[in-house]
Amino acid sequence: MLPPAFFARDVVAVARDLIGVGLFVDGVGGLIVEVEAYDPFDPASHAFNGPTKRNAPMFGPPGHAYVYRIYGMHWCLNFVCGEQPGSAVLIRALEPAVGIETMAERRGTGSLKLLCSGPGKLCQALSVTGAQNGAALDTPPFALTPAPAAEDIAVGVRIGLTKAAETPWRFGRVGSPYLSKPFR
DNA sequence: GTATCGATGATCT
DNA sequence: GATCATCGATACC
Repeated sequence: MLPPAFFARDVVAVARDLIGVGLFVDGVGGLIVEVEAYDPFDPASHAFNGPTKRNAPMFGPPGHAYVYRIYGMHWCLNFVCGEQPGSAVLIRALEPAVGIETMAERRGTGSLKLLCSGPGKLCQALSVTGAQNGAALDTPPFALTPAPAAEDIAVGVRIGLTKAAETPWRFGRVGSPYLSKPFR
């Protein structure tokens, strides 16, 4: 398990270090291959305009989940990070490892590449919903395991943003077939 | 491989 | 009333 101190560091450093980390919910999940960082001074962040009802977990202690609904139909999972309140890392893609049958059933596809290759997809595959909002990441149903080896990290601009679209805070495993989108 | 579009509803101004 | 940290289908290259 990753200790709370892992998350209580600069959010961009944590984002980089999350590549290769194992993420499991009730034993189902895989290795993180793509993330994005958001800090409170970032116009694209939900925390930019200060605390609201929705973003409350971002201003709580690091090492907890921030789960929100986007476009009225998908869930997105973030890890609350940083030394200062209001920072988080969006988990964008996993390499499926454990519970592939379960994930395939929840996603309605047999294609490995379509199970967790996007923030909304991996939440559906791991059954992450608002029920996990604010939950600690070092207690069930969550389980996080350290990256087995040093990773070759790709860097790029974040996806789907209209604000701060040029900030290069998207990180991923070089060459992974399980990314939401290739790095350029 | 990339581009565009519609679905769909909570959140915030 | 506008805005989305998305997905899947379709079209095209």
